[in-house]
Amino acid sequence: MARQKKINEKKSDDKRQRILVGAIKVFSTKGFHGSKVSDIAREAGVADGTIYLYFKNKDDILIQLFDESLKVLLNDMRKALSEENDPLKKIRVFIRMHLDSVEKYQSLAEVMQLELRQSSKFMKEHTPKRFTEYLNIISDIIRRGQETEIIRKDMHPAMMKRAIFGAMDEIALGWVLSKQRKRRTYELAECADKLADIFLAGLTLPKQGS
Amino acid sequence: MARQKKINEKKSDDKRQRILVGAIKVFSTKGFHGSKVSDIAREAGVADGTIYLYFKNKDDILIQLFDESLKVLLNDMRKALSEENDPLKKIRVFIRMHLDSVEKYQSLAEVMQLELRQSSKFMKEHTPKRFTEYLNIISDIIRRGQETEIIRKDMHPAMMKRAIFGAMDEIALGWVLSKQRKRRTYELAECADKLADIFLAGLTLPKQGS
Amino acid sequence: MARQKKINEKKSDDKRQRILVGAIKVFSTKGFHGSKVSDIAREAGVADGTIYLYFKNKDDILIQLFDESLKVLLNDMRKALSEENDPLKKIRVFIRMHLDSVEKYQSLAEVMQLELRQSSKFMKEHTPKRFTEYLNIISDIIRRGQETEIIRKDMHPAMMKRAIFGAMDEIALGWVLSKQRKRRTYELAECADKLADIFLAGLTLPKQGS
Amino acid sequence: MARQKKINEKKSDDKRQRILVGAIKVFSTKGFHGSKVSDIAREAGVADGTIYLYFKNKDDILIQLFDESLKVLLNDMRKALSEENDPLKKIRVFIRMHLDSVEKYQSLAEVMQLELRQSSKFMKEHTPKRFTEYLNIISDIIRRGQETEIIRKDMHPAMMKRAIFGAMDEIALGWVLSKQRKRRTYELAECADKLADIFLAGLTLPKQGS
DNA sequence: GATGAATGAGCTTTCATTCAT
DNA sequence: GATGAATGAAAGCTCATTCAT
Repeated sequence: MARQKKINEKKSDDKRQRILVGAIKVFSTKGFHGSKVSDIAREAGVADGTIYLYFKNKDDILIQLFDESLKVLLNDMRKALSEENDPLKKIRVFIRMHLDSVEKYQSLAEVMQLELRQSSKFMKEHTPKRFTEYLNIISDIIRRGQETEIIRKDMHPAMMKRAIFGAMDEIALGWVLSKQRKRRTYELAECADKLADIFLAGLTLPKQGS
Repeated sequence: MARQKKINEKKSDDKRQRILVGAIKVFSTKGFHGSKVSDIAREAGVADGTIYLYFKNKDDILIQLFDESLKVLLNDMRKALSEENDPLKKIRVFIRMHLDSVEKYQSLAEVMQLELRQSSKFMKEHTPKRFTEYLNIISDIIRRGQETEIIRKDMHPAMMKRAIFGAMDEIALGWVLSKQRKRRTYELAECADKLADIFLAGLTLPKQGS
Repeated sequence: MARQKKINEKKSDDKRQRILVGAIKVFSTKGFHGSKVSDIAREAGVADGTIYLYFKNKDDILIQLFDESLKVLLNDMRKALSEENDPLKKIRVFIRMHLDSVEKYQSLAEVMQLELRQSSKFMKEHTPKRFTEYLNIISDIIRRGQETEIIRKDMHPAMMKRAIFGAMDEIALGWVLSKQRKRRTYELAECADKLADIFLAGLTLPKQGS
Repeated sequence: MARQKKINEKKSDDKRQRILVGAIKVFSTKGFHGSKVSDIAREAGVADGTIYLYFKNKDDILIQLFDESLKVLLNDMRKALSEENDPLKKIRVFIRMHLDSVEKYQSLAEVMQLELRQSSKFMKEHTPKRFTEYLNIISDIIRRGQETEIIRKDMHPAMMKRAIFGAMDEIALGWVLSKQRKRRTYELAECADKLADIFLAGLTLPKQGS
């Protein structure tokens, strides 16, 4: 019976997966509001109703898509960070890895950048736990750095996590849009290092020129 | 002068204004997609149809709201910046002023942060000229600073404008959300200075420890 | 004062006329339902509201247009018919004149053929008196012809007026449509005579071959 | 056989049929423009949205209703005509059958007579193939008759098909309207024969008295 | 579990008509 | 009489979601 169940799980998981993959394609092509549930169903090769066996509603597809992606990213990120001890180096790794992922999963990134916020309930009611976790990796690093006197203590970690994420995110948005407009002015890999330079300089040195 | 102004103020402009003000209130309460055109009409004290004398459609209300607000902000910003010569100081002024505005026009900021991107056509087809202008203020300052050897030359202005704006924007978003959840961890005024510290340190000093 | 009034009447009649002429143009271009009252107003060079000083509503424009045209046609028709005594010749004159008018006032005829029936109240509630009058010219001729033993007595005049009018009307419709499609298979002038041949043969001879 | 039929009858076809029947009733009562889609849905016992599974839009209901009816009429007509060889007799059969159908399907005829042309796209863009076919039956008969020297060769078949159809159609209209006004002056069955007399006399004899 | 036909609430937008000026 | 800004009722259509099979 256990075996039976496992087989079924696999089957269903396959459907769930196909729906998510279909959703990425459809959302990135038509946008969230422009996509019909039946579009996703067709793309995934399932019936409309089937989607509701795996997802609560249309919003939920986007949310789970986001969550799922973050799960992978969180894993990768934690593994990569565990190989580094220096808080400053960790920050550099974080930034580099985040922007690498954007480049690697372009369609997905487009959806995240452009469509995610269109899910009405997303930002307000449902800031997903995992997103908070993801941001908190940054604040944790900073807090650790402050404890070991490596990072300026007057920088509020909750503020810094947003500053760093916001900078990356907006750069990623610019990159995604510039791709759609076929005019690209900067490459993400290069940005990652420069951006890390900026923040590391700012976080370590209490001196400023103005 | 008051009289002069009154003459210039067409009756129609009054209605248009009332609709925009009503829209801010309604959007910030119910969200863009949750707001019906008739809600805005009621709030503004006009008939549904009247809205379509001044706006092409519901999206257009949001877009014009954004545009209008940016017009004011751009003006104020330019005036403030013209009193400063040092590129570094200009950046500090920019950041401070931006976050001050968020604090000053909370409802409007909420709409900008949470609802603007939900207008399907906004980010993709209609990145408004004025928004580009606004961002370009930053890149112009940086370019000037690079010419006068005050700012690191290896920092791409197009990237930096997004990094700075993104950091501010995400901090503002966190602030807006924390207000809605009634848990506030940082104040914007303080953030502005810290954030400026970070970027100025990063933009001036090519040295970094890792 | 009488003179004063006459001048005013002229002025107003001019406006009324301009509205009617504008309506012909607009209706024949966009169709009745596709035409906005404001389109007609613009075409006529008057304000929207002005139209309601001369017409009860949009339907009324079409109805009066129809009525007005019929008034002219009725006049012309009666004059032409009065010069003829023979009922059979009168019928020939009637058919010829009707189709001539269609050719002469093409835009108007298009409106009559294609748009008139779209006025919801037209066919049902408001078969205009003058239209009845117009049709009755035919039945009167027939009745007269029957009294003078020239026309078969077993042909119901009420039926014949519709048969003759329907034949003419459908031929006109075909002609109007063929013009719009730029493929014309027959000319109206020729039709008129052939059609008269048909009906005169049928009305005079009780014999038939099958 | 009954069972066979039941199997062939898809559930969907049943719904489609109910909508069409409901539409006849609603259109003939309230007129095309006076009917709301939801009226038809209620009459058919389906949801509003269901209608859009079977019809493109409101216009399409009318068009398909027309087309469907013509399909039946065309079939019956062709069968009836195939039993007749003489072109003149065929014409008589055609007229009789057409007017019989009007009498038999009164509600449907009312819709055809009064509402069909109100579908904005009907007459202009979408003269249905089948209607052309229907009219062409007449012109074909005439052409055949001309080839066998039974019918006058100077009568343009394209004109005659419209003349005959127009006469029938207008007589039918008068009959439908007279029913609504409860004053009936002629019966269709009688008209059919008289009308055939007229046209046959006119088509066979080139002699006329005026 | 899977299906997809059916549902029906919901909303933007149009435009004939009015009426204060 | 003339204007045209303002009105607001009215309805077609979409599409996320359900549920009988």
